[in-house]
Amino acid sequence: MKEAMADRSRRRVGIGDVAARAGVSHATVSRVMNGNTTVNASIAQRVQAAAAELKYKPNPVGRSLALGKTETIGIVVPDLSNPTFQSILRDVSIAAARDGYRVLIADSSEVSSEEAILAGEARRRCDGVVLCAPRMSQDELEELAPTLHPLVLINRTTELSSTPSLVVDYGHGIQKLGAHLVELGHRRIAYLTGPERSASNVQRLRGLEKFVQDYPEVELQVIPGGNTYDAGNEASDAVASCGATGILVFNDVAAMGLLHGLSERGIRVPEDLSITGYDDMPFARYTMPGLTTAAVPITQLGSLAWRRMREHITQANAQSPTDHFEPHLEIRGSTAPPKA
Amino acid sequence: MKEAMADRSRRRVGIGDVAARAGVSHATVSRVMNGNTTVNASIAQRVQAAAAELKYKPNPVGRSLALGKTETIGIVVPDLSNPTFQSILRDVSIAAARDGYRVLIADSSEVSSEEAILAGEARRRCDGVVLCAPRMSQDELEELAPTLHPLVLINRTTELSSTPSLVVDYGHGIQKLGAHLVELGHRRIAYLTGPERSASNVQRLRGLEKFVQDYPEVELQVIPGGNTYDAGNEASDAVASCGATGILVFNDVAAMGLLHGLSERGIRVPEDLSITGYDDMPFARYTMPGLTTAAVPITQLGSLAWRRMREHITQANAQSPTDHFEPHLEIRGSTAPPKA
DNA sequence: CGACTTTTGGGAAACGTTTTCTCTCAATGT
DNA sequence: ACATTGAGAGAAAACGTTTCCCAAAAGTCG
Repeated sequence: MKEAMADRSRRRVGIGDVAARAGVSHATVSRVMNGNTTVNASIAQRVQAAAAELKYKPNPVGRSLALGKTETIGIVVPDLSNPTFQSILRDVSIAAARDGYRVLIADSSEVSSEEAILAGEARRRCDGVVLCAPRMSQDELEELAPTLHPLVLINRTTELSSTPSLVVDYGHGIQKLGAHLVELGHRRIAYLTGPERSASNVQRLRGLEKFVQDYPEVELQVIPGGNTYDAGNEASDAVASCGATGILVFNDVAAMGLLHGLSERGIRVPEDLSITGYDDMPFARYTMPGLTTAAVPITQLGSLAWRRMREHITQANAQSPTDHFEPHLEIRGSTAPPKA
Repeated sequence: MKEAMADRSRRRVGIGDVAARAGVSHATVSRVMNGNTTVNASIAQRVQAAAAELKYKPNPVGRSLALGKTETIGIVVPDLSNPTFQSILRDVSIAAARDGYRVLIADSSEVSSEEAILAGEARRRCDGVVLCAPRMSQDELEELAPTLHPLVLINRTTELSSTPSLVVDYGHGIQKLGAHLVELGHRRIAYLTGPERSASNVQRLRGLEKFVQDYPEVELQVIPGGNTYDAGNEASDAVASCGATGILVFNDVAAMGLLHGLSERGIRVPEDLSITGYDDMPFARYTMPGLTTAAVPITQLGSLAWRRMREHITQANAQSPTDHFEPHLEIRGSTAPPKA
């Protein structure tokens, strides 16, 4: 009760205020706030009471400074309007929240040169960073990775054995979709690409190379596309005139745009043309017709990403093999045997 | 160069390291790092060089402690899987990033009792909080608001004149949609609701009360729905059998689910039934048929939210009138005159 | 050339915690 | 009765910055 009145003007109540109120030292207050048992029960109670009366809550930044950790992780994504990254963000966020961690977001707006900067900044404020499908080159990534250490990569890998990676096997998934079309009888197939800098796009292209080796009878062409509704829609003419009977689209979003464009042009799906998407986004079953797609188990991915992050935060030298996620076919109404 | 070698073992380089390297004091280093001009050019250069060689970057948490600000804002949303909140999050995030601020996210998972806690936590770590469509009661909100001070509310308002609010006039928007149906000749209309706790749902209901007053000839019924694809889809039977010729759906997401369900039941849109959505989400023009909807200017909303936040962060006693956003009709293929 | 400003940069306090030391005091054992 | 231990609480250092306050050096003016 020494000088508690003096700093009534002070903005926020600090540990000192409750110490004064309870007639103990800063140290003791800190101890009871952290559940340290080496403090006399009656004093502890007095401190609790004082804290409650003053509505004292420890200042996290003071705490972070002393503890050297922020209980926050950063996540950097190329584009927050992309449903895939939205899902990942969400799943990582709720997994982290379950363990009392928060997430700080950074959107690089698909400009790869921003990624390193954002990631570095995020790392300095957070206990770790998850780098989501970075667009930067492999060299840049290799250089950046060690500086970020508690780092988990999604859809990219690195030489560094200390950074866990979670990769979806996009190549394999698109092979499955292609095989599905072949089984239905399609021989002329086109791939409508995603963004050029996207690693998952090149994985699909790789998978398709393998695909044409396995099925030499198919004739595959590649049409430039994108990963947005508009991009899919705008590709309608190119798709309509390409002569293929089955179209593998980069993802469900572009596929939905394409579906609409085709319908406007009087092309029926799946009667005239079979379409596949990718990712099995929530809306994929509700397009018309429902999209045949490759489902990637995205909620597992988010929570596993957090699990790996936590391992590396708690034990500095944890090692993780890279985790693989296998997409599985989800067959719906947008694919059928070709016309004739 | 005194004892620079001594702490090679130290983890991260601090201001002291570069001070030692440049042969100046902490204070001077701090000054040059912050672009303070009161330091001799040659010394400044020496410090810059030392900082560069050591790759020194100021520790943000030390900085935050000294400065009393984190250059971070928190945003709490009821559900990150909801496209509306995803958009807001994204737009706020990029607006804030332009001014060098970051955003910390918190997802309350639609449980209203979590909101106050999450918001309080976020506020302690951040310079301000944006509370997005909180589900809590008005009383709780009034009580919470003053404790969060740099606070901006989205889709809710408060008595407190110091907290800016951004509200979309959902009531007015749905009246416009209803009027559109009436003009087309519809008399029996149904509203497929959103989540009960959603303030924007009750605003729509209020708007509809007004709507039936303005158009006494219409017969309006209310059907319980939701804000997800699945909820819309599951309402298909109820909608099909309700006898209405025009359906106002809570939002585009549910409307898309409904569209699919109706199609499966052989009900044609808009020939047999007119459907409207709400929000003009990116995919709304690509459903089949394209959704007539009420567009809310969501990117303006996000950036204005940030602008208001910035005002209140920089000037403690800023006042803002609440900002209103007027949805406008976006007429597409899902509405047409009723059959007979 | 001396007194009086103005730069300029260092020392130390401040931000709000946690934690290591250290000290006191009581209890226990011999 | 005395030394030894142990528990419990306070003082102070630490975390990494910024900034206030001074002192010294340098410049200005009469």
